[in-house]
Amino acid sequence: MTRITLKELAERADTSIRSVNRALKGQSGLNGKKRAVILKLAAELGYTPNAAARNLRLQRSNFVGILSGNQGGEVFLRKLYKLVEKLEEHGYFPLLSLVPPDAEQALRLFRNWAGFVNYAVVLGTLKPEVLAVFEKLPPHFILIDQEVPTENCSRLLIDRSTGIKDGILYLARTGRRKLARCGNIPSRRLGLEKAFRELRGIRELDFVHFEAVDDFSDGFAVGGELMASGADAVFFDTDRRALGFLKYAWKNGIKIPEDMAVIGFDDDPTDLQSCPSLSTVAHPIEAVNDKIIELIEQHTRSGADFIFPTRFINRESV
Amino acid sequence: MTRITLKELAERADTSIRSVNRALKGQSGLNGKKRAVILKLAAELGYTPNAAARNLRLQRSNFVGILSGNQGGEVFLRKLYKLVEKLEEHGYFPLLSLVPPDAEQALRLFRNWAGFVNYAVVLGTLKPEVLAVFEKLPPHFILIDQEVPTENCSRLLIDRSTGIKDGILYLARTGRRKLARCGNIPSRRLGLEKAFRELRGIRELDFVHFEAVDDFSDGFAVGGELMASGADAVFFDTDRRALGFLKYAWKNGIKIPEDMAVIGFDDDPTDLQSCPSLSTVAHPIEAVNDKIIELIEQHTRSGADFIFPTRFINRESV
DNA sequence: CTGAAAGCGCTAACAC
DNA sequence: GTGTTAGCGCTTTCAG
Repeated sequence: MTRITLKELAERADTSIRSVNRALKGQSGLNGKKRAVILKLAAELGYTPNAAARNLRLQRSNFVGILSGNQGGEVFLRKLYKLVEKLEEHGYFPLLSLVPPDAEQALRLFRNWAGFVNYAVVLGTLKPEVLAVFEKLPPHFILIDQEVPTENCSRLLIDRSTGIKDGILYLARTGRRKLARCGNIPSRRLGLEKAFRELRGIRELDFVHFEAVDDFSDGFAVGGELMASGADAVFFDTDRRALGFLKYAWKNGIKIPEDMAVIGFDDDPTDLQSCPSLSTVAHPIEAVNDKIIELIEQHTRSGADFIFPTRFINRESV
Repeated sequence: MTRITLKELAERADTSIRSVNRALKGQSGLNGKKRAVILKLAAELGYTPNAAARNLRLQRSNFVGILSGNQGGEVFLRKLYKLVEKLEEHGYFPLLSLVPPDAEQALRLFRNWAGFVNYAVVLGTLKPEVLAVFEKLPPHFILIDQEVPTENCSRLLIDRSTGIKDGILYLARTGRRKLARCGNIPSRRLGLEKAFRELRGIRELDFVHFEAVDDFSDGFAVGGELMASGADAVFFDTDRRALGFLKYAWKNGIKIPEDMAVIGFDDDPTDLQSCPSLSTVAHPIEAVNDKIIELIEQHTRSGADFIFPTRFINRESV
């Protein structure tokens, strides 16, 4: 991996490092002819500046860490992908890692990233132990959708209730009487409770709750109970779970949405493939990513929180 | 982002940089007591070595570039995820980027990665123009599943025919007479042709071909034609396409697999969710990832090709 | 055992 | 308009 350096370029152009540097950076104070020669030479030799040297010198970099969780499967990966796209658009280069499982791994990771990474975006859920490590580490951490309050880290929070509220409102308007919820994800419970509070006195529905742990198969398994509960609408904590129920309905001749209105959560791309296609609540991915860029470009380490609303997407299942 | 350096550690421990370095690296030739003092101090102050300086000095790094394509959606992202996991297990840190759309972007990317990245794994399809750039760039490129032959880059190729052959064999054994294929992905055509060649004289099926471009909706749209074609089995170039047809079948009362046996390609996780669950051909992701690690650790830039077989996974749709 | 010092490639302040 | 040079933090050779 031998590579052309500034020094070599200077020698070949029979000039100084500084002049080469000027030419390459397009800085003023250089004879136009000399500039042209240098630029031509650099292009011919395929000069690429050494990023390690540059970062060392400047004490900063345009590398941004991304810590991606492994829960949520496809949805997670979709968010990741969008984020990478956005970062690259703005000239940042993502270093990717899985969310460290413990404090030791977290330290190990940032030892390896030290000197490269001034900003790290965390897409997964952190253990408190790991969060405590992050709060003390040099990079500015941008935590997406992290429940636990932090010091010294920015949090971008997603308000589940807005989209859920719109969904419930739609259910009530279209004559549904009893809503079931299936799942045990705290953020969904909170969102649902908040939505119910805001709808109190305006539109009211009966409510029943079912536990669920595994995603797809629990959605399938809960089918019998759910149909027996008298509910005519159901909110699943995840789209995968809802899709599981859709499969149950398909196997058992239950008509969706006639017999049961179904709303999921995540806006999983496979929602469009299901039979019928799944109505859901979508994350504000774009808005969150825009904010991430804003925080990075702002160059200050704030510990502030920012909240983004979700929205209801109505397809065929309600 | 002020950070403890070796020098500072040396001053505080009232010794030299070299001794601190020895202590931290666990090298011999250092008084045990002094070693203990240094180690304690380093832990207290949270010393993290500067990776930029280290890379500059050593002229190498444990950063590995990943260029991820954006075609194939979820399947792509799944592969990416597995690869990251594997790299981290082996102490490498991935720099993630989308596959550059043109030569200019490719150069821009590697200008930014220069000095960090000695190995780059390419998960997407490259334009010849971009490939030509890569062949001349310093890093060792490991191309996954790249049709075009290259010089100076390693290629890990996936043999589509093995899994497809097993699938067709199964279809023939279970009494199917006429196979349709739906799609226009060259790699699948090649795989199918090879499978047919190998089965010649042993098991033979009639064959009919349908074009398809878009994934899910084309699978749905082709339903009518497909049913009218007299085929009793169908191979879709992608699982998404097959899932589209499954939706068509569901809407039109077609029984799967009784009326039509369906095989997809990709082993998409959502295959398990479909009604019925989709039989498919799976990529050898594990084997490919193991090879990537092997190539990286080998430290030689070879231009060799390696071939990995796919396998047939039989679920409910055949 | 311990330490001084060169030098990786780059940037930019500071001469001339 | 042009060139010299210090120094970012680290590794490692070489001399004490």
